[in-house]
Amino acid sequence: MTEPTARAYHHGDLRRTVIDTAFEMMGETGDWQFTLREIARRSGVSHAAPYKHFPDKASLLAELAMIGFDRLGQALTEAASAPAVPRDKLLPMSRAYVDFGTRNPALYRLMFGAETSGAPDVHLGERALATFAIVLDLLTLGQEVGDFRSRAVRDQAAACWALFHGMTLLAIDGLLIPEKVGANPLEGALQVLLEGLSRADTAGSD
Amino acid sequence: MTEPTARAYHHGDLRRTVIDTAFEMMGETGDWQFTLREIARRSGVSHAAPYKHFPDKASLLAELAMIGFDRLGQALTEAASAPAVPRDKLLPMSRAYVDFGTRNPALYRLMFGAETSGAPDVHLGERALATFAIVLDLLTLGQEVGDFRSRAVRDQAAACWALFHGMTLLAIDGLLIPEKVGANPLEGALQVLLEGLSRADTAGSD
DNA sequence: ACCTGAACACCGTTCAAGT
DNA sequence: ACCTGAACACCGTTCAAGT
Repeated sequence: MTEPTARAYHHGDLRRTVIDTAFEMMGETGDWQFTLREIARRSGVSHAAPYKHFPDKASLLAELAMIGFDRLGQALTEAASAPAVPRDKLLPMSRAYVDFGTRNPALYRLMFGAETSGAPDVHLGERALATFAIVLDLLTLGQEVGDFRSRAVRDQAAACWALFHGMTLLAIDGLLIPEKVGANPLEGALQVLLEGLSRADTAGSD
Repeated sequence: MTEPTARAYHHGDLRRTVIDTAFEMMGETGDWQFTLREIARRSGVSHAAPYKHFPDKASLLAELAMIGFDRLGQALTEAASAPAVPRDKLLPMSRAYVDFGTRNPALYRLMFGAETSGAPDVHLGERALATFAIVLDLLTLGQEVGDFRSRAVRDQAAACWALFHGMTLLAIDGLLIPEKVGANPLEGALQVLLEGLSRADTAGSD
């Protein structure tokens, strides 16, 4: 009864419980239509209790999105850490990006959804841009080393990010149907992008 | 009192009125959080009336999304109709795509949102893929004429669509901040893509 | 055929009290 | 400091009636 960590559930760590439950329900339904009341129910507290930790549902969603950006950034830097040269980092990073999205469709959508994009939270925008920064850094390094064509890095980064983002969402939406789009649109599109980034003399053979 | 077209409002064309009002409210709020009851209110009918024309809110949303895909397809073919050669068509088409999205942010998000993607309506998927088909046709033609590099057209089309989609959504979300991403990420990213599509000998100078 | 009014179950959110 | 119970306003959706 005197242990501080014990029975941290129905008492104490409600905030974390709410967040965990929210993730759980997003995984179940594929969206963030979950209700705060249901979260309270599952957490074994009254429906008013969560309001002691989050002013409203929107701010809970914002919190989830921020966690999402952190996780995405982590996945990207991890994927890019192994290969030695920038050119070899790009593909794994791309795959890690799309993977993250398709594995967490609801979370990924939420991260870029209207509900959070207009949020007063400046953090959100900052964290989203941190993703961009990771790609930017890789490309900058790649140009220095001579892996990539010389041109405005920010343009290249914008192209990469947009392509990742687009592929991920199309994949989540199930619009990349093999019969129409090819067996592996992911790899195909990345190849096209790589050809746009690579220096002419290092471009893949026809 | 006997005119058939007169006072087509509170009677008669409720279905169209509901759709129009929905578009109107999407434009106002930037999302599709509008309520059916409010639509009924604005249309001057009881809150139960819209249910005679749409089984539920989801099916109204699906209808809106389908209209959106039609309009997008129209905008794309229009933009590509003027230039003579495929290579000159791609850029205008790209701009038309992003333009459509940034001008109708709520609609564009809805078209690819979870609410409509999982819809039982097969039309939706079909119409979305029609967008892909337009890009595909352009690239096919471009390869035949020799404007674009020879490689799986579907991969190129996937890359294009993903890039358009991604740029559009990033733009809508306000994530393309000039200081971070460059003055004109749109054009920059498209340039990078074009370099990936163009044949080596026609590629722009460094 | 198309619309109305009342009714149901359920939310998000608030607030005065409880421990 | 943290949680509960009742209460408010508002939804989506249904249905028996109205015209």
